[in-house]
Amino acid sequence: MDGMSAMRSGRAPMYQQISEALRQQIADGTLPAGAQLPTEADLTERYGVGRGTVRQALGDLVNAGLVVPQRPRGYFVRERRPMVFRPQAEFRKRPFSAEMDAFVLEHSADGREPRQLIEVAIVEPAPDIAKRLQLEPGQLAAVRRRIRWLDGEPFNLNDSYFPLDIVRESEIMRPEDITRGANEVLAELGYRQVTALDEVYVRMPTPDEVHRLELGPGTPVGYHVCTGYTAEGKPVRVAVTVLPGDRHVISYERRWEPQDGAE
Amino acid sequence: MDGMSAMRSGRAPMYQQISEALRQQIADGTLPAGAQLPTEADLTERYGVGRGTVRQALGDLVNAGLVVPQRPRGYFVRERRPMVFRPQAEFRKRPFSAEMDAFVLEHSADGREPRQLIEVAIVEPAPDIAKRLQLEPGQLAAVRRRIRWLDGEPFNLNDSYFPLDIVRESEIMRPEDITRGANEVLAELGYRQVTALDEVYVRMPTPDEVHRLELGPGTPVGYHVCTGYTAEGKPVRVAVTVLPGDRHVISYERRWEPQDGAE
DNA sequence: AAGTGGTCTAGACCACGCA
DNA sequence: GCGTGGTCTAGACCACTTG
Repeated sequence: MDGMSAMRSGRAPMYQQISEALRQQIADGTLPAGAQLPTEADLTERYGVGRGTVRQALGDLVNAGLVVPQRPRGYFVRERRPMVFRPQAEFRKRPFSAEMDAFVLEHSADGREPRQLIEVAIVEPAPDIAKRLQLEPGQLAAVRRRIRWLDGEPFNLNDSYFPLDIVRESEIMRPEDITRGANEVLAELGYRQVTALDEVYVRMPTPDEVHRLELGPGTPVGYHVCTGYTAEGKPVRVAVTVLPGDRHVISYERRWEPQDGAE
Repeated sequence: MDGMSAMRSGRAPMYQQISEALRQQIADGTLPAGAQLPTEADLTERYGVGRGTVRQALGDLVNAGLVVPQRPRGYFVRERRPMVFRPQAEFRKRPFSAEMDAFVLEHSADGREPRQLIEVAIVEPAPDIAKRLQLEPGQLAAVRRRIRWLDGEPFNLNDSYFPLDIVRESEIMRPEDITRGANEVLAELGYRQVTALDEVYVRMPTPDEVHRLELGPGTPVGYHVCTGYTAEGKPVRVAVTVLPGDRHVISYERRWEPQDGAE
């Protein structure tokens, strides 16, 4: 018996034809967000293929983040409602334009219930962190690890690292919320940050992140690293935030600076 | 015959145990970037499981972006060397701190050969673009579509939209490189941008993006939308950039503004 | 109890690049 | 021609949730 009877029509593999057809229906609204897809059995019969082939097709959509399997109910079209993540919020309270205001408002946490868990530790930071803090190998850092929830769902991870020698015995070492902000505490300690370098990486999550953030399959994350510097150029804080792609928009605004000479 | 003989040891499915073991070896450097993994046949024998199970394990790693299958050579640990994508570059030539300079330099295109292909069209923009440009339904926009390569590899997609009525018959409509920048042309037309709103979304690519950017499986993209406004608050440009996660770091810098009152 | 997706097996043929 | 991964089949048992 041939293994590939149903595939010989076009040239694309059968499973791709199936996933493409479903993709189409999701794109054009035939299958709106939250709708249930046909079951594996349905598709197996409809296309006259083996179950493995159908599962491969559905797997494609799952890995593309379009569809979520909810055992044992079936496959459903994914819904997403990203929140605004605004790195600048910490140093500029209000957006400087009406458009920005409207944008933030549209994606706001209106009435959703925030919660967070803070944990403080002294660690030898990972090499990439140590490098940004300009620590020698073996030098220690304090880290405030936070998990933030919204309506009981994990929302993002935020780890802030500080050189241990400047925050030791300060308020930063206590695992409680600092209402006036950790940055203000740093400033009181004599290390006011005046500039920051932001980096955003886009990648798939680690299994640990999948677990802690309860990520569905096919959900990439933004990995945001912010390094804060004093006026003297000393790095005093590295904040690492892991942002699930299906729950965030990273957003910031810019203002053109006076042109100095030719562009 | 049982279907699951080999799985009954722990509680995690066999394929996860296999992928976890490989993940470990990648993480600790036993399998460095570029190294070849054991073949499917190797793993099938080593773990005493069916080929399907092994393929599921490897599929995990592929979808996590850690491994790339190179038929018919085998599976290899992925290499990545992200380039800096600096949205601010267009309006601030040089980073304002030495740290930033160093960072950009470290991820620079040193000696790699850039190339781009420009295409201009008049379109009815997608709803999200139309909304940002504040266009009425049916109003048209000009779009400059660019694909950029580096050393013959596609690097990113960049589509810039302009309200048609303000750029018609300007230089922007010609599919050639504009050395002094499209922003400068806009300014000459009387629409100088003074602020911009940046949004970054993180998601899996569409099949079209996979094709145009030659993305490997398990490669998420950053979707960067920049809306530029004139002093009067009129949006005059929307630039959409699709950035493969394995080839980019998005980066920008900030400067703390004078504190106004409490916070 | 029924029906869903999750895991696993065994075996088959194909397309492709390299020796 | 050989070995690689890519596709596909047919059949099995499991875990889970819902009626």
